[in-house]
Amino acid sequence: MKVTIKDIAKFAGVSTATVSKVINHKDENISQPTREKILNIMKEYNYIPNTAARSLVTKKTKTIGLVIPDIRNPFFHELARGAEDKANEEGYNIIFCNTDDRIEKEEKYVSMLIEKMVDGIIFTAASKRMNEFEHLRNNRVPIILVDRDIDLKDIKGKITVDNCLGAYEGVKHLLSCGYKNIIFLSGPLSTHPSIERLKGYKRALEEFHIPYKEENIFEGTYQSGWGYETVKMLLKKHIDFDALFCGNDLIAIEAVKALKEAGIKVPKEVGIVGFDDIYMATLVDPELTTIRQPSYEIGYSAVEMLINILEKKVKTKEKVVLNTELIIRKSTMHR
Amino acid sequence: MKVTIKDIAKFAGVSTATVSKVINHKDENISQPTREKILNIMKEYNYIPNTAARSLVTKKTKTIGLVIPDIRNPFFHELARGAEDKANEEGYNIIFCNTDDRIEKEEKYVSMLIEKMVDGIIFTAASKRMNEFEHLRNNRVPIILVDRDIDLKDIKGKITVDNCLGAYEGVKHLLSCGYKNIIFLSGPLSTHPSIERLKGYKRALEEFHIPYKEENIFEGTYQSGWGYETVKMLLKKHIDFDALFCGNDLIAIEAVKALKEAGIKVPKEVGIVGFDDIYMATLVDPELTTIRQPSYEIGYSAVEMLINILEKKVKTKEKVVLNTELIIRKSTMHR
DNA sequence: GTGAAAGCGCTAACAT
DNA sequence: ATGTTAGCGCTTTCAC
Repeated sequence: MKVTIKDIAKFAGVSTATVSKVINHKDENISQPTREKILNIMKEYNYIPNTAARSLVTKKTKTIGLVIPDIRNPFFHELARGAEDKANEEGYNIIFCNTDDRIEKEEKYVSMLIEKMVDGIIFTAASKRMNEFEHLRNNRVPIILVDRDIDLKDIKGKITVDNCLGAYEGVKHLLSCGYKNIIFLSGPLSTHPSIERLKGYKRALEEFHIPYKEENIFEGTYQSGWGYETVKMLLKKHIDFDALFCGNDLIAIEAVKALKEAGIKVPKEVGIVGFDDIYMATLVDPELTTIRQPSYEIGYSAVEMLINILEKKVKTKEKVVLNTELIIRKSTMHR
Repeated sequence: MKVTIKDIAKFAGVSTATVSKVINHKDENISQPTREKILNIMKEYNYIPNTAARSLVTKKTKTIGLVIPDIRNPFFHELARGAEDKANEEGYNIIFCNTDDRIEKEEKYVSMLIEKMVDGIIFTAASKRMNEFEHLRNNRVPIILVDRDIDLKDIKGKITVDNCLGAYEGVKHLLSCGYKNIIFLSGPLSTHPSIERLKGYKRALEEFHIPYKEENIFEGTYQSGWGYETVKMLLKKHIDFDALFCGNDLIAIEAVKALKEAGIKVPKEVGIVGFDDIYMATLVDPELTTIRQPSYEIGYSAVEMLINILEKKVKTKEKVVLNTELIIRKSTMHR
């Protein structure tokens, strides 16, 4: 039999109210002997309070929903770990959900999370269509947007990165190195960060007075395999380029592989810049020049922001933009 | 104001019992008009049932705890994704927890999960010391062990892989290729899979009549950096070897890097076998020969097994051992 | 310093 | 075919 607060109260010879007070550390007015007796009995009977019952009255669950495209994506598992670490520090748990950027899954998950009465949601939204989100209507669950900056009502905060600036710096670096014909192997352009990165790409070209060519943009996916196949195709079609600006490090790593297989030297013949700075960027040959994103910090800060809102400790800014950083390694060189 | 079942009942002019029945599809005895009226009103008012209240009476939460060392480890995020996919299929959610293989964190998390009344826990336990797990005493939450096969009472199931056999095949492959002096760059030997892999390593040596040497075993961690540093050290100390059997692919990839930097050719001078077959194994140069583990399936099957137990649909085996597979690529060669 | 009691939103016998 | 009612285990106000 599960032991409840009633049992503890009975064994301790006090009321459940008193036990409840010591459980929740609202025990300023409880005498030391009583407190101790209760604590001992709780330990003795291995008492574990029932959160569902508590939540029913407090309207708080101490759990947070994390809705991301795919935990297997290095960017997102770093983010997830950052979020979980902060949540754990504050006594919260995290329910994670993989949407694969599909709206139906997003809707289903958000609505499940609201049913479960999560205290808040950290959300990477697939696209702008989110505005039609029915479930958010009568709902008071605060949502923090991460990674993608989308206009969605009822959003309580946003944590992003300046993707445009990051991309701009990456492409500018390529240009300064002397690469001239830069292909952008982009992630899905339905997605906010990719759009911003494209802007940054254009801005850098402009600054260097290099005409922008639509045919240098290839829209792909963050699924494994796309980068490799695309570069193979480029080569086969004899499309001309001397540099690749990649939507993420995975694409970049795959690009390097395809190039190497074709006997093309990186960075001598083709320069490559990735995005994210995942751990692997450092382990491939040549080590990847990339735009670092503070993925762990994004998750960590998002939970921090959420908890600040929930516990009203501090007034928080509703929008935080973290910095990207150009990390120059061996896949680019001055020439 | 949040709308409750009472409100719906009132607006529909029926009792809460009736509403409850249609919510839970126990509505065989509800007339079609009533059912429809209720459904419409629920939609109209955007009614979302409160799971805490429901859980309090049903003792079920439709949520599962997932306790793993670190979501950033490729093996575990594949596993996590498999678990989440299956959970989602069945209408469950997953709370994930990172223990970093630390017992205190394991205990804290398990106890949080029990408080939250999760229906079950998928657990990668750090070590045998788990036997002293206090919190499991008065507890009826079913636990499925994954990855590590530990004797822990109250375990309802186990999903593992034959690490001994996997390692045996890997080392045997090395031996058959003609490599003779194989160093084992092991993960933490406090951990079940590492111990088993060591056994497999020994068994293969034995079969080839090669004496086992303790000094060929290096115990490390799965933290990034260890493999690289260790190989650097091996080289510096002029320790002799012509093959490396690695505790996981990360170690193997780092080893390749260290070797390359020293101008040592893989697989010509040194053969390398990894473990796990993470996606990156295929992207490094040379592509990694490795022992594949079905990490996604482990997670998926674990949730499947758990739900079978919870919903008593099928009698399940209490222990499942999935297969490893030797994947021969380019980091080993016959010579 | 401690307790009585109401109620959180829902489900599930049991009635009707 | 539908309603009545008694909890589930806890917190919280108010009274003592």
